[in-house]
Amino acid sequence: MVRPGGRSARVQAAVHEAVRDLLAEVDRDALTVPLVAQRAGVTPSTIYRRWGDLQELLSDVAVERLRPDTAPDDHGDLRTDLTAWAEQFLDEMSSPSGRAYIRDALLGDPDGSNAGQCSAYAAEHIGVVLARAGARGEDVPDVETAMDRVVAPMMYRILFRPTGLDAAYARRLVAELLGGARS
Amino acid sequence: MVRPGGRSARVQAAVHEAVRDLLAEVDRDALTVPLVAQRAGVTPSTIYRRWGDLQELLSDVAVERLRPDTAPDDHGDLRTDLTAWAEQFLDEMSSPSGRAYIRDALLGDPDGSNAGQCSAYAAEHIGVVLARAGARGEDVPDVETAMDRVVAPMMYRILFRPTGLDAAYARRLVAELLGGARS
DNA sequence: CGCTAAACGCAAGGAATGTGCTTTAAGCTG
DNA sequence: CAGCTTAAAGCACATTCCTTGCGTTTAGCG
Repeated sequence: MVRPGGRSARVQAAVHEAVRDLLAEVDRDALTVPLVAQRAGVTPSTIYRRWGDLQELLSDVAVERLRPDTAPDDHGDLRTDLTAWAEQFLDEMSSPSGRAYIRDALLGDPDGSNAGQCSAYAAEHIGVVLARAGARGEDVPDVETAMDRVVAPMMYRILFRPTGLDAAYARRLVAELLGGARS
Repeated sequence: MVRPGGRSARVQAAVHEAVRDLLAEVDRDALTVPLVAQRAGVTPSTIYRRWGDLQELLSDVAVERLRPDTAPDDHGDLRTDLTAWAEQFLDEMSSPSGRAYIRDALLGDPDGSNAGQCSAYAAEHIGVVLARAGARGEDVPDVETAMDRVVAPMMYRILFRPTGLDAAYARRLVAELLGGARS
Protein backbone atom coordinates (compact mmCIF):
# COMPACT_ATOMS: atom_id res chain seq x y z
CA MET A 1 0.00 0.00 0.00
CA VAL A 2 1.24 3.46 -0.77
CA ARG A 3 0.99 6.05 1.91
CA PRO A 4 0.76 9.47 0.34
CA GLY A 5 0.34 11.46 3.55
CA GLY A 6 1.50 11.77 7.11
CA ARG A 7 4.96 10.74 8.16
CA SER A 8 5.92 9.22 4.83
CA ALA A 9 5.18 12.46 3.05
CA ARG A 10 7.15 14.43 5.62
CA VAL A 11 10.12 12.12 5.22
CA GLN A 12 10.01 12.36 1.43
CA ALA A 13 9.82 16.15 1.56
CA ALA A 14 12.65 16.39 4.07
CA VAL A 15 14.88 14.10 2.05
CA HIS A 16 14.21 15.92 -1.22
CA GLU A 17 14.90 19.25 0.43
CA ALA A 18 18.10 17.90 1.95
CA VAL A 19 19.28 16.71 -1.45
CA ARG A 20 18.53 20.04 -3.09
CA ASP A 21 20.28 21.96 -0.35
CA LEU A 22 23.31 19.72 -0.31
CA LEU A 23 23.66 19.78 -4.09
CA ALA A 24 24.15 23.51 -3.82
CA GLU A 25 26.60 23.26 -0.95
CA VAL A 26 28.89 20.30 -1.21
CA ASP A 27 30.75 18.74 -4.07
CA ARG A 28 28.87 16.20 -6.13
CA ASP A 29 30.82 13.09 -5.25
CA ALA A 30 30.85 14.18 -1.64
CA LEU A 31 27.11 13.59 -1.59
CA THR A 32 26.39 10.33 0.18
CA VAL A 33 23.28 8.70 1.50
CA PRO A 34 24.29 9.04 5.15
CA LEU A 35 24.96 12.73 4.59
CA VAL A 36 21.54 13.31 3.10
CA ALA A 37 19.97 11.26 5.85
CA GLN A 38 21.63 13.31 8.55
CA ARG A 39 20.57 16.60 6.96
CA ALA A 40 17.02 15.36 6.58
CA GLY A 41 16.87 14.07 10.15
CA VAL A 42 16.30 10.55 8.94
CA THR A 43 18.02 7.20 9.19
CA PRO A 44 20.10 6.07 6.21
CA SER A 45 18.26 2.77 6.09
CA THR A 46 15.05 4.66 5.41
CA ILE A 47 16.52 6.15 2.27
CA TYR A 48 17.95 2.83 1.14
CA ARG A 49 14.58 1.18 1.60
CA ARG A 50 12.53 3.85 -0.14
CA TRP A 51 14.88 4.68 -3.00
CA GLY A 52 17.33 1.82 -2.96
CA ASP A 53 20.20 3.88 -4.23
CA LEU A 54 21.65 7.37 -4.24
CA GLN A 55 21.28 7.56 -7.99
CA GLU A 56 17.61 6.72 -7.91
CA LEU A 57 17.09 9.35 -5.25
CA LEU A 58 18.94 11.92 -7.32
CA SER A 59 16.92 10.93 -10.35
CA ASP A 60 13.74 11.42 -8.37
CA VAL A 61 14.78 14.86 -7.20
CA ALA A 62 16.00 15.82 -10.66
CA VAL A 63 12.69 15.06 -12.34
CA GLU A 64 10.86 17.12 -9.76
CA ARG A 65 13.35 19.91 -10.29
CA LEU A 66 13.02 19.81 -14.06
CA ARG A 67 9.25 20.06 -13.95
CA PRO A 68 8.27 23.42 -15.41
CA ASP A 69 6.21 25.55 -13.09
CA THR A 70 4.67 27.97 -15.54
CA ALA A 71 3.02 27.74 -18.92
CA PRO A 72 5.02 29.19 -21.82
CA ASP A 73 4.40 32.86 -22.51
CA ASP A 74 2.01 33.95 -25.23
CA HIS A 75 3.59 36.50 -27.54
CA GLY A 76 0.91 36.38 -30.18
CA ASP A 77 2.52 34.28 -32.89
CA LEU A 78 4.06 30.87 -33.23
CA ARG A 79 7.56 31.87 -34.23
CA THR A 80 8.03 34.22 -31.33
CA ASP A 81 6.50 31.80 -28.83
CA LEU A 82 8.58 28.87 -29.93
CA THR A 83 11.77 30.88 -30.18
CA ALA A 84 11.33 32.26 -26.70
CA TRP A 85 10.60 28.84 -25.29
CA ALA A 86 13.57 27.25 -27.03
CA GLU A 87 15.93 29.97 -25.87
CA GLN A 88 14.81 29.63 -22.29
CA PHE A 89 14.92 25.84 -22.47
CA LEU A 90 18.44 25.79 -23.84
CA ASP A 91 19.59 28.37 -21.36
CA GLU A 92 18.28 26.44 -18.38
CA MET A 93 19.31 23.01 -19.56
CA SER A 94 22.79 23.85 -20.76
CA SER A 95 23.84 25.42 -17.48
CA PRO A 96 26.09 23.29 -15.29
CA SER A 97 23.33 22.61 -12.82
CA GLY A 98 20.87 21.88 -15.62
CA ARG A 99 23.22 19.39 -17.20
CA ALA A 100 23.76 17.77 -13.83
CA TYR A 101 20.03 17.40 -13.30
CA ILE A 102 19.55 15.91 -16.74
CA ARG A 103 22.28 13.41 -16.15
CA ASP A 104 20.86 12.50 -12.77
CA ALA A 105 17.43 12.03 -14.28
CA LEU A 106 18.84 9.72 -16.94
CA LEU A 107 21.08 7.88 -14.59
CA GLY A 108 19.19 6.29 -11.79
CA ASP A 109 16.35 5.29 -14.02
CA PRO A 110 16.20 1.56 -14.72
CA ASP A 111 12.93 1.55 -16.66
CA GLY A 112 13.34 4.93 -18.29
CA SER A 113 10.21 6.38 -16.76
CA ASN A 114 11.94 9.42 -15.30
CA ALA A 115 13.62 10.27 -18.56
CA GLY A 116 10.30 9.82 -20.32
CA GLN A 117 8.77 12.26 -17.87
CA CYS A 118 11.35 14.91 -18.74
CA SER A 119 10.60 14.47 -22.40
CA ALA A 120 6.89 14.67 -21.65
CA TYR A 121 7.38 18.05 -19.97
CA ALA A 122 8.97 19.48 -23.08
CA ALA A 123 6.37 17.87 -25.34
CA GLU A 124 3.61 19.31 -23.23
CA HIS A 125 4.95 22.85 -23.46
CA ILE A 126 5.47 22.57 -27.17
CA GLY A 127 2.00 21.14 -27.50
CA VAL A 128 0.54 24.17 -25.75
CA VAL A 129 2.43 26.57 -27.99
CA LEU A 130 1.43 24.74 -31.14
CA ALA A 131 -2.20 24.42 -30.07
CA ARG A 132 -2.41 28.15 -29.41
CA ALA A 133 -0.96 28.88 -32.81
CA GLY A 134 -3.38 26.44 -34.41
CA ALA A 135 -6.29 28.16 -32.67
CA ARG A 136 -5.07 31.45 -34.12
CA GLY A 137 -5.30 29.90 -37.55
CA GLU A 138 -1.56 29.57 -38.10
CA ASP A 139 -0.14 26.67 -40.01
CA VAL A 140 1.68 24.52 -37.46
CA PRO A 141 3.93 21.44 -37.55
CA ASP A 142 3.04 18.56 -35.28
CA VAL A 143 4.60 18.02 -31.90
CA GLU A 144 6.72 15.06 -32.95
CA THR A 145 8.37 17.05 -35.69
CA ALA A 146 9.07 19.90 -33.32
CA MET A 147 10.60 17.50 -30.83
CA ASP A 148 12.84 15.99 -33.52
CA ARG A 149 13.89 19.31 -35.00
CA VAL A 150 14.24 21.54 -31.95
CA VAL A 151 14.34 19.67 -28.66
CA ALA A 152 16.38 16.66 -29.77
CA PRO A 153 19.24 18.64 -31.32
CA MET A 154 19.51 20.88 -28.28
CA MET A 155 19.45 17.98 -25.88
CA TYR A 156 21.91 16.00 -27.94
CA ARG A 157 24.40 18.82 -27.90
CA ILE A 158 23.89 19.48 -24.22
CA LEU A 159 24.73 15.88 -23.44
CA PHE A 160 27.32 15.04 -26.06
CA ARG A 161 28.87 18.30 -27.21
CA PRO A 162 28.47 20.86 -24.47
CA THR A 163 30.37 23.67 -26.14
CA GLY A 164 29.34 26.61 -28.23
CA LEU A 165 25.68 26.51 -27.32
CA ASP A 166 23.89 29.82 -27.36
CA ALA A 167 20.52 31.38 -28.00
CA ALA A 168 21.36 31.81 -31.67
CA TYR A 169 21.45 28.05 -32.07
CA ALA A 170 18.00 27.73 -30.55
CA ARG A 171 16.69 30.46 -32.84
CA ARG A 172 18.19 28.79 -35.87
CA LEU A 173 16.57 25.45 -35.07
CA VAL A 174 13.16 27.08 -34.70
CA ALA A 175 13.67 29.05 -37.89
CA GLU A 176 14.59 25.90 -39.81
CA LEU A 177 11.58 24.09 -38.43
CA LEU A 178 9.10 26.81 -39.31
CA GLY A 179 10.75 27.91 -42.50
CA GLY A 180 11.27 24.46 -43.92
CA ALA A 181 8.14 22.71 -42.73
CA ARG A 182 5.28 24.86 -43.95
CA SER A 183 5.22 28.60 -43.79
CA MET B 1 54.65 10.66 -17.06
CA VAL B 2 52.44 8.31 -18.97
CA ARG B 3 53.53 4.74 -19.42
CA PRO B 4 51.84 3.41 -22.51
CA GLY B 5 53.49 0.00 -22.52
CA GLY B 6 54.56 -2.83 -20.31
CA ARG B 7 52.80 -3.71 -17.13
CA SER B 8 50.53 -0.69 -17.14
CA ALA B 9 49.20 -1.64 -20.53
CA ARG B 10 48.70 -5.25 -19.48
CA VAL B 11 46.78 -4.15 -16.40
CA GLN B 12 44.60 -1.82 -18.42
CA ALA B 13 43.83 -4.52 -20.94
CA ALA B 14 43.10 -7.09 -18.25
CA VAL B 15 40.77 -4.73 -16.41
CA HIS B 16 38.91 -3.74 -19.56
CA GLU B 17 38.50 -7.35 -20.53
CA ALA B 18 37.30 -8.23 -17.06
CA VAL B 19 34.68 -5.50 -17.22
CA ARG B 20 33.46 -6.63 -20.63
CA ASP B 21 33.23 -10.23 -19.55
CA LEU B 22 31.50 -9.46 -16.28
CA LEU B 23 29.00 -7.14 -17.93
CA ALA B 24 27.84 -10.12 -19.94
CA GLU B 25 27.72 -12.46 -16.99
CA VAL B 26 26.54 -10.78 -13.84
CA ASP B 27 23.83 -8.29 -13.11
CA ARG B 28 24.70 -4.67 -13.54
CA ASP B 29 24.49 -3.55 -9.93
CA ALA B 30 26.34 -6.67 -8.89
CA LEU B 31 29.39 -5.29 -10.66
CA THR B 32 31.81 -3.93 -8.10
CA VAL B 33 35.39 -2.77 -8.22
CA PRO B 34 36.70 -5.67 -6.11
CA LEU B 35 34.91 -8.11 -8.39
CA VAL B 36 36.50 -6.62 -11.49
CA ALA B 37 39.86 -6.55 -9.75
CA GLN B 38 39.66 -10.21 -8.82
CA ARG B 39 38.70 -11.22 -12.36
CA ALA B 40 41.52 -9.16 -13.81
CA GLY B 41 44.03 -10.50 -11.34
CA VAL B 42 44.64 -7.05 -9.97
CA THR B 43 44.34 -5.30 -6.65
CA PRO B 44 41.25 -3.12 -6.12
CA SER B 45 43.43 -0.20 -5.09
CA THR B 46 45.00 -0.24 -8.53
CA ILE B 47 41.62 0.36 -10.12
CA TYR B 48 40.74 3.07 -7.64
CA ARG B 49 43.99 4.85 -8.32
CA ARG B 50 43.86 4.61 -12.10
CA TRP B 51 40.16 5.24 -12.64
CA GLY B 52 39.05 6.57 -9.31
CA ASP B 53 35.59 5.22 -9.65
CA LEU B 54 33.61 2.32 -11.05
CA GLN B 55 31.60 4.72 -13.19
CA GLU B 56 34.67 6.24 -14.78
CA LEU B 57 35.97 2.79 -15.52
CA LEU B 58 32.66 1.79 -17.10
CA SER B 59 32.66 5.02 -19.08
CA ASP B 60 36.14 4.24 -20.30
CA VAL B 61 35.16 0.75 -21.40
CA ALA B 62 31.95 1.99 -22.97
CA VAL B 63 33.69 4.49 -25.21
CA GLU B 64 36.09 1.84 -26.41
CA ARG B 65 33.15 -0.46 -27.04
CA LEU B 66 31.22 2.18 -28.97
CA ARG B 67 34.12 2.91 -31.27
CA PRO B 68 33.17 1.72 -34.73
CA ASP B 69 35.56 -0.79 -36.20
CA THR B 70 34.70 -0.50 -39.87
CA ALA B 71 34.07 2.32 -42.28
CA PRO B 72 30.49 2.65 -43.47
CA ASP B 73 29.62 0.66 -46.57
CA ASP B 74 29.63 2.30 -49.97
CA HIS B 75 26.41 1.59 -51.85
CA GLY B 76 26.99 4.10 -54.60
CA ASP B 77 24.69 6.94 -53.60
CA LEU B 78 24.17 9.19 -50.64
CA ARG B 79 20.63 8.24 -49.75
CA THR B 80 21.35 4.53 -49.64
CA ASP B 81 24.59 5.01 -47.72
CA LEU B 82 23.08 7.29 -45.13
CA THR B 83 19.96 5.19 -44.72
CA ALA B 84 21.98 2.03 -44.20
CA TRP B 85 24.23 3.74 -41.69
CA ALA B 86 21.31 5.23 -39.76
CA GLU B 87 19.48 1.94 -39.62
CA GLN B 88 22.52 0.13 -38.31
CA PHE B 89 23.29 2.91 -35.84
CA LEU B 90 19.79 2.94 -34.45
CA ASP B 91 19.68 -0.83 -34.26
CA GLU B 92 22.92 -1.06 -32.33
CA MET B 93 22.32 1.88 -30.05
CA SER B 94 18.72 1.15 -29.15
CA SER B 95 19.43 -2.39 -28.02
CA PRO B 96 19.52 -2.92 -24.28
CA SER B 97 23.26 -3.34 -24.24
CA GLY B 98 23.71 -0.35 -26.55
CA ARG B 99 21.64 1.84 -24.27
CA ALA B 100 23.60 0.60 -21.28
CA TYR B 101 26.88 1.52 -22.94
CA ILE B 102 25.60 4.97 -23.87
CA ARG B 103 24.48 5.59 -20.34
CA ASP B 104 27.80 4.41 -18.98
CA ALA B 105 29.66 6.67 -21.38
CA LEU B 106 27.58 9.64 -20.27
CA LEU B 107 27.73 8.73 -16.64
CA GLY B 108 31.26 8.69 -15.38
CA ASP B 109 32.30 11.61 -17.48
CA PRO B 110 32.94 14.75 -15.45
CA ASP B 111 34.30 16.88 -18.27
CA GLY B 112 32.20 15.43 -21.05
CA SER B 113 35.15 14.23 -23.08
CA ASN B 114 33.94 10.65 -23.36
CA ALA B 115 30.50 11.71 -24.53
CA GLY B 116 32.15 14.06 -26.99
CA GLN B 117 34.16 11.14 -28.30
CA CYS B 118 31.00 9.14 -28.97
CA SER B 119 29.55 12.04 -30.88
CA ALA B 120 32.79 12.38 -32.81
CA TYR B 121 32.56 8.75 -33.92
CA ALA B 122 29.14 9.35 -35.43
CA ALA B 123 30.24 12.64 -36.97
CA GLU B 124 33.25 10.96 -38.50
CA HIS B 125 31.18 8.26 -40.15
CA ILE B 126 28.68 10.73 -41.46
CA GLY B 127 31.53 12.87 -42.69
CA VAL B 128 32.91 9.96 -44.67
CA VAL B 129 29.54 9.22 -46.24
CA LEU B 130 28.95 12.86 -47.13
CA ALA B 131 32.45 13.33 -48.51
CA ARG B 132 32.09 10.31 -50.76
CA ALA B 133 28.78 11.64 -52.04
CA GLY B 134 30.32 15.03 -52.61
CA ALA B 135 33.17 13.46 -54.56
CA ARG B 136 30.58 11.75 -56.74
CA GLY B 137 29.12 15.13 -57.49
CA GLU B 138 26.01 14.74 -55.39
CA ASP B 139 24.53 17.70 -53.61
CA VAL B 140 25.14 17.09 -49.90
CA PRO B 141 24.13 18.77 -46.64
CA ASP B 142 26.86 19.55 -44.15
CA VAL B 143 27.76 17.31 -41.25
CA GLU B 144 26.27 19.55 -38.59
CA THR B 145 22.89 19.50 -40.27
CA ALA B 146 23.00 15.74 -40.60
CA MET B 147 23.88 15.41 -36.93
CA ASP B 148 20.98 17.66 -35.94
CA ARG B 149 18.45 16.02 -38.23
CA VAL B 150 19.39 12.34 -38.03
CA VAL B 151 21.69 11.49 -35.13
CA ALA B 152 20.23 13.82 -32.53
CA PRO B 153 16.61 12.67 -32.92
CA MET B 154 17.61 9.03 -32.76
CA MET B 155 19.79 9.53 -29.73
CA TYR B 156 17.18 11.67 -28.01
CA ARG B 157 14.56 8.98 -28.39
CA ILE B 158 16.92 6.24 -27.34
CA LEU B 159 17.64 8.07 -24.12
CA PHE B 160 14.34 9.74 -23.33
CA ARG B 161 11.63 7.77 -25.12
CA PRO B 162 12.90 4.26 -25.70
CA THR B 163 9.72 2.87 -27.25
CA GLY B 164 8.57 2.40 -30.77
CA LEU B 165 11.96 2.82 -32.39
CA ASP B 166 12.48 0.96 -35.62
CA ALA B 167 14.32 1.14 -38.92
CA ALA B 168 11.40 3.02 -40.49
CA TYR B 169 12.06 5.94 -38.16
CA ALA B 170 15.70 6.05 -39.22
CA ARG B 171 14.69 5.94 -42.88
CA ARG B 172 12.20 8.75 -42.37
CA LEU B 173 14.79 11.00 -40.74
CA VAL B 174 17.22 10.48 -43.60
CA ALA B 175 14.47 11.06 -46.15
CA GLU B 176 13.44 14.32 -44.47
CA LEU B 177 17.04 15.48 -44.36
CA LEU B 178 17.77 14.77 -48.00
CA GLY B 179 14.35 15.66 -49.30
CA GLY B 180 14.05 18.90 -47.40
CA ALA B 181 17.61 20.16 -47.48
CA ARG B 182 18.50 20.09 -51.14
CA SER B 183 17.45 17.25 -53.31
C1' DC C 1 -11.90 3.49 18.57
C1' DG C 2 -9.36 -0.59 17.44
C1' DC C 3 -6.91 -3.30 13.63
C1' DT C 4 -3.63 -4.07 10.15
C1' DA C 5 0.22 -3.46 7.74
C1' DA C 6 3.31 -0.11 5.66
C1' DA C 7 7.05 2.67 6.80
C1' DC C 8 10.60 4.25 9.97
C1' DG C 9 14.34 3.74 13.62
C1' DC C 10 18.00 1.06 15.63
C1' DA C 11 21.86 -1.86 15.60
C1' DA C 12 25.15 -5.01 13.82
C1' DG C 13 27.57 -7.55 10.19
C1' DG C 14 29.79 -7.55 5.91
C1' DA C 15 31.44 -5.25 1.93
C1' DA C 16 33.44 -1.50 -0.45
C1' DT C 17 36.28 2.68 -0.56
C1' DG C 18 40.39 5.22 0.20
C1' DT C 19 45.27 5.92 1.81
C1' DG C 20 50.23 5.44 3.58
C1' DC C 21 54.00 2.60 2.62
C1' DT C 22 56.69 -0.81 0.15
C1' DT C 23 57.96 -3.11 -4.00
C1' DT C 24 58.21 -3.70 -8.95
C1' DA C 25 59.56 -2.49 -13.44
C1' DA C 26 59.24 0.86 -17.54
C1' DG C 27 61.85 4.25 -19.83
C1' DC C 28 65.81 7.16 -19.94
C1' DT C 29 70.91 8.10 -19.72
C1' DG C 30 75.74 7.41 -20.07
C1' DC D 1 73.92 -2.97 -21.37
C1' DA D 2 74.07 -1.49 -16.54
C1' DG D 3 72.31 1.86 -13.41
C1' DC D 4 69.07 5.38 -12.11
C1' DT D 5 64.63 7.57 -11.57
C1' DT D 6 60.05 7.46 -10.83
C1' DA D 7 55.42 6.11 -12.39
C1' DA D 8 52.53 2.56 -11.30
C1' DA D 9 51.10 -1.75 -8.84
C1' DG D 10 50.77 -4.48 -4.58
C1' DC D 11 49.80 -4.82 0.34
C1' DA D 12 47.61 -3.86 4.68
C1' DC D 13 44.76 -1.29 7.37
C1' DA D 14 41.34 2.22 8.67
C1' DT D 15 37.20 4.40 7.47
C1' DT D 16 32.92 4.71 5.56
C1' DC D 17 29.12 2.89 3.38
C1' DC D 18 25.65 -0.64 2.32
C1' DT D 19 22.43 -4.03 3.81
C1' DT D 20 19.35 -6.68 6.62
C1' DG D 21 16.68 -8.42 10.77
C1' DC D 22 13.77 -6.95 14.32
C1' DG D 23 11.08 -3.98 17.19
C1' DT D 24 8.28 0.38 17.16
C1' DT D 25 5.50 3.93 15.28
C1' DT D 26 1.56 5.42 12.73
C1' DA D 27 -1.31 6.10 8.44
C1' DG D 28 -5.46 4.44 6.52
C1' DC D 29 -9.70 2.06 7.25
C1' DG D 30 -13.66 -0.40 9.06
